[in-house]
Amino acid sequence: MSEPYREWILGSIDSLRSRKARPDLDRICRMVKRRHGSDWDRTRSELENLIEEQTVLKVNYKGSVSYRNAAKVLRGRRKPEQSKCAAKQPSLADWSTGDSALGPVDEDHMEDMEDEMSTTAGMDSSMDEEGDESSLDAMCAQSTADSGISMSPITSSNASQPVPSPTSSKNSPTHDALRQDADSTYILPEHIQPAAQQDTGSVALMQQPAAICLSTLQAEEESALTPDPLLSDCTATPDEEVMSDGGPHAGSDPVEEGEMCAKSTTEEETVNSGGMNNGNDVVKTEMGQDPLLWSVADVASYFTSVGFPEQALAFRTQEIDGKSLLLMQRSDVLTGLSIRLGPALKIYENHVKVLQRSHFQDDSRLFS
DNA sequence: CCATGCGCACGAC
DNA sequence: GTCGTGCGCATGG
Repeated sequence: MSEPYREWILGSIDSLRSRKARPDLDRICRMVKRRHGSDWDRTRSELENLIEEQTVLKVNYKGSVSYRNAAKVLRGRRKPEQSKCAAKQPSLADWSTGDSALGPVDEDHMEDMEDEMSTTAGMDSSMDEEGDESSLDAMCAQSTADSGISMSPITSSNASQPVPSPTSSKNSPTHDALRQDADSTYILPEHIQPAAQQDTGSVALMQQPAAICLSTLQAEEESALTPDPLLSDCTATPDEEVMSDGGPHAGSDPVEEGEMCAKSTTEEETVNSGGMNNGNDVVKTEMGQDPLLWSVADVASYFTSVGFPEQALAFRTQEIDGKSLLLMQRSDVLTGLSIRLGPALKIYENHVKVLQRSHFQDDSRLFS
């Protein structure tokens, strides 16, 4: 998605919230349109993208669909009134297809899923409100899922669980594969939902979580790189745990996975410190090695050195080392570190993304 | 007409 | 009691 839209939409949501108006699709789109002249449909699709990448949470609040700025919804407090509905929900098994993926998930995730359920369940009422918007409405069932789960993914996965072991998923970017991998990372609802529901066409459309997630997130990366590959199941690699940790889209790309596999191992033995190629590499180079080899302290000092001492602390707190850094998604940076949106955006766009890009470019060069 | 401001009620914690 | 949310009404452009 394009940057401006992210800002516009988040800004609109914040604005609506500040004036005590429900940030629903209609209001958000109208505000974006009025303020920036953006096309309504475009706004809507961008919003969907944001939901996909969990920058925006779609929730069902008091019977109607509402949106939240994920960065401003702290896990600590409460989740937009779902608990009550969630309680009535059948069981996760229903929509999760009883998939084992749920097993290893920590409680936070479970909660999130319940939330999602509730939201989904609330579809009925939400339908009325946005009746005409079949697409989004339908999407509710699916993206809603995002709503609850998106909070502090990093935090929860890093802090509360050592990450099981990655599975063998590398065959194809299928939902199944993803679901399996979900075990080893924090679970993204999108990875699970697919199997669960398939209603309308529009829903089906949104049902491609894997693809969407990937495309959405990766698209931003300008497609050049292969961030996800890190999540591969290079089971033989000692890095495996770390590698899979924090990777929401584990195993989404078989090919790249392979590359990554090779790469991580290779790099381990042949410390590749050359081939850096851009501004940030000054520091990077100073550190004398590929980010992949950075320790938590290295990562922290990197961000300190580039002017984000405060945020560096957050990286340290979350125990983000080089591998984790290379695995970070935009949403991880924006919401997983509990740092302010402004610096978070800069950190992601100007550093994380760049490091990932250069890293993977080096990598591909290595294998070309 | 539309955007905005905000009192107030409600539910979660 | 605090806090987040948003309905419904008032106000202003």
